[in-house]
Amino acid sequence: MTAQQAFQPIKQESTPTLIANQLRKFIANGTLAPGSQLVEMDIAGELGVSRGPVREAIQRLAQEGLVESIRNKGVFVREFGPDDLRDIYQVRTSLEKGASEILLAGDHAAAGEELLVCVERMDEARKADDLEAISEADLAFHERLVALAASPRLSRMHATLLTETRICLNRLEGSYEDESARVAEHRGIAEAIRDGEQALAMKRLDAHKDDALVRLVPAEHPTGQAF
Amino acid sequence: MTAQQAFQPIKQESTPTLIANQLRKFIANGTLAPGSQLVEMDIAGELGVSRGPVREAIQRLAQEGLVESIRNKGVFVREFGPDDLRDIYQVRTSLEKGASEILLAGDHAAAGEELLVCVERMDEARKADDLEAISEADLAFHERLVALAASPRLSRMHATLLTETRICLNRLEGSYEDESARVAEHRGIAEAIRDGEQALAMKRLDAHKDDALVRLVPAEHPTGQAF
DNA sequence: AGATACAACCTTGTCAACAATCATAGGAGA
DNA sequence: TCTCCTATGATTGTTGACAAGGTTGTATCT
Repeated sequence: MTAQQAFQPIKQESTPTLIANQLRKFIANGTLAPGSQLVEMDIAGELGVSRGPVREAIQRLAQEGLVESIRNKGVFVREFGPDDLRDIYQVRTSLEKGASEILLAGDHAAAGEELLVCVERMDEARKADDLEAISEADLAFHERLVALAASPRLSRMHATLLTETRICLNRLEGSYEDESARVAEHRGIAEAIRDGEQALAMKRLDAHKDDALVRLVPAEHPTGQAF
Repeated sequence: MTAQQAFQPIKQESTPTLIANQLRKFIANGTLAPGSQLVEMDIAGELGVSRGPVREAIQRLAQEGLVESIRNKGVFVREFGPDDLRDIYQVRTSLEKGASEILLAGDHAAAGEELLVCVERMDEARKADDLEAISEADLAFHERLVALAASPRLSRMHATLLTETRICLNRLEGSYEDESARVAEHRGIAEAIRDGEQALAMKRLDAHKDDALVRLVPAEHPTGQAF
């Protein structure tokens, strides 16, 4: 061991946390399909643990809204409808506006520059024609926007909505016809924040939300079709 | 049994739900003091149940942010500091602004009238010199504002913050020097919504938040003093 | 007196078993 | 054939016991 190396304190994650993280991933990527039941015994058997921590993990997901727990009946992966999608994006935008206001009240130039770095990453993914990376860079932009506000509650709530957003995006097909429009929208938001233009930032966040909803909500069945 | 009476379906609340509700109340009213440890065995003994459902109830409160769960060490009633109070009010205001925008985009006149009913209740409590009722009517106004937006996620998130707000208010002494100013602030918000004045409503919600923080955050220790 | 090691105690984390609930299938009776 | 009742199976909800981790107290050594 040299002077530059040192042992690091061990931080062991709890079993329910590890299980919840796996379940969250499987729900988001569709391995656990909408409407399907999460059976404690089955999951416990596959993971080689008892039902207790599985139960705990599942209850966490229920509280996050990713699954629906019905007493004495079971736990089911939640299905989303167009109303859910609207709600998710609506509330996300409220939180992102709140974060933007905090940034605008502080060093908005530095915040804007940092968000523009996220936009560049998004642009690189666009140039590489990597749709999955674009989508993830898109969400990373929003996550960073809220994280920069340094508000624990905003970040926690926003994280829940981002998970739900990922689930919806994985289940739907919508995308931008031209990915450079997507990049431009994010750049517009970052620039408004950098330049301290509050009203413009708010307006662009709203427009970004409206644009996403037009793309994602199936036009022929605006109130139907769970996914 | 007459024609107007009928048996109602029985909806049995789960044991963890009942326990969590009790614990939430005791945390809010100070029976369970900030920093104190929630011991599963003790609570289970007092309630005459096993540790399992107590554990589940406690994990719910942890996810709501009312208690802090440290692996292998225990669960402690969360202490709040001035930063927490600012965060709570900041995020609440973001959610309330989001709700207001939804109301303003719909039948804002009806929504405003309904909020004014809440204001009248608050005024009645002021006339009765009942400080506790004023405080509860105040929170009821905000709850109603968000409920009227009919956004499940807004309501769920806002409810968590209202619980936290109650806890902070119970632990702090601040109040309005003149309760009629408090009533007037709420009336101002309701009227702006009723009249469809978005910018004014946003401005008034911000001012309401700033006013509350001035009253509640101890001026001599803006960054200290957990409660 | 201070530091170290070990034992005891308290509490959390997990496990396996039993109790309770719900849904389904099969059999009996009208 | 249809309806009702009972049994069975699957799963959830809870319990009590054991395993694991952390803290405190006591004894011993320097």
